[in-house]
Amino acid sequence: MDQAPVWLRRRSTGVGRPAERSQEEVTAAAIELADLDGLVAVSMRGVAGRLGTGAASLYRYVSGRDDLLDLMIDEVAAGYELPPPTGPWLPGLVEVGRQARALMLRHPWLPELVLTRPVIGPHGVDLLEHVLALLADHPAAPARKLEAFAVMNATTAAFALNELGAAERPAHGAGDAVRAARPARAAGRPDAYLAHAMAAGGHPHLTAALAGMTPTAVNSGDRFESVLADVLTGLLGPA
Amino acid sequence: MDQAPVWLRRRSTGVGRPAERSQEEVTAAAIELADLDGLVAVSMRGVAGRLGTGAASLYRYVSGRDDLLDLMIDEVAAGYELPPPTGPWLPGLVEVGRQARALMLRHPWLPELVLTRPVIGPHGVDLLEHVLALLADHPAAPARKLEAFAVMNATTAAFALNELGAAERPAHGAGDAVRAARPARAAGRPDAYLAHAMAAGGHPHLTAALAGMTPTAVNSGDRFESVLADVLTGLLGPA
DNA sequence: CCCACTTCGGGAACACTGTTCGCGAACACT
DNA sequence: AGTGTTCGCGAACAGTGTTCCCGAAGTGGG
Repeated sequence: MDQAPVWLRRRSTGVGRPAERSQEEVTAAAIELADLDGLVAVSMRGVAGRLGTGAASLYRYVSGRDDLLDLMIDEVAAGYELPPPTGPWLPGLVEVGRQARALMLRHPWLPELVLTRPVIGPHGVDLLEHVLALLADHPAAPARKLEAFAVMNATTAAFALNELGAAERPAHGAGDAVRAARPARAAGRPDAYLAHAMAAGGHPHLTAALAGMTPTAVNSGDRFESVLADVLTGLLGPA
Repeated sequence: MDQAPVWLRRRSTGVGRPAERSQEEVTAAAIELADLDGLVAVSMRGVAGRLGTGAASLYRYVSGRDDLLDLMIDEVAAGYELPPPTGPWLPGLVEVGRQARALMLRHPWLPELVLTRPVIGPHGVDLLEHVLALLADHPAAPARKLEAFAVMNATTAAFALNELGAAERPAHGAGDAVRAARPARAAGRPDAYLAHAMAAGGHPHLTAALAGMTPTAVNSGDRFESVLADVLTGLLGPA
């Protein structure tokens, strides 16, 4: 018998010794820690230390580290500012994606978490409801809409992850906070081998493609919105 | 100063005591272990035990657990059977996606890994080369093609992850191997809270959508190929 | 007022984890 | 036989998530 989801577990009755902290406080502390030093810093002892308590006490509010991570996801999802779902669906969905990307850049640990654990808490449900409201007049079958929601989330998270990874490469400067937040990986990872493969030859199209890349620092926010719009149009037809 | 990528590190010279194992053997053992009991089972001691050696010996072949995970990804990517890139690009790309999904269902730990670490080893480079070859005559800018490659990977992995998660839910039967391979998460996760949110009301579009879902067990392979084709068409224009 | 009863806090312990050190063994070459 | 270099790996270290269990801190009943 496994546990009920985190979000509908017993909340404190009036009886017994009153709790000195709350699940929200624990979640908030975990998020601060993750923003500061990355997901690896979110250890039970670490979070407890930041709250000035013992590690074992956390298990009064959270049934384990996994639960805490789920709570972190949904807590950040509270940051969406969802306007009333009016107007055509495409701009509405792109706006959702824009906000999602912003949240992920603000919390560099989020993409990895969202991609890995397909959980929906209260705020996630609100978000899904909003997306479905935007698509209310769309003729596609409900299953197609859910697929679109899933693909949209995956695309956004993957895009943000790449952006964050790219920010690690410059030697110093703006990427420092991000580098601190994702300390596990060495710098310059993804293409480290790419360069060697090109030099070794045998991959003509690859060399051609990389040579033809304009190193102009395009606004990656614009790129993202363009990609997302294209993907959604492909899935749900032209607006 | 961080390390050079795993794939171009010093291989054994003829001098000194000969190695009793190889990087390939270590990688293979790790993959077997992951196929059997999930990623959590891939611990240094675990892998070493399966090879009948001590844990510390592995560090002669691999510079750490992270390297090992990277090697696992690329080793599985050796399983692609890439036909000569002829014909229109859309079917070619969908075929690549088809194979990717098959590999991920055969190795349930792969999606999570691919989504989380954007690494490209030798076989990953070959795959990218193949995709670019398929798109050689396509007029899009190289950067757009790389974006399409990335989105394609993310979509495929996310789709496979959802499929694997869904396979956990039935009480018994075919999902057992998968359940063993991803033991960390409780069963029936993603929608566990969804049901409650619906019952509580306040999410009309959600309830409507879930009610309108046909529970027909559609061939999810077909669904995947359809989604992928739509996404790619959206990104790269109609074939 | 005191005594159940229930809940919370958290030190200590357990079973692990990844990783490093250092030493002895095993080979090739001179 | 000696030297240089590599490999194998037991032991140790610092850290992890989680459970036990006991004392503290409250509330409600007699």
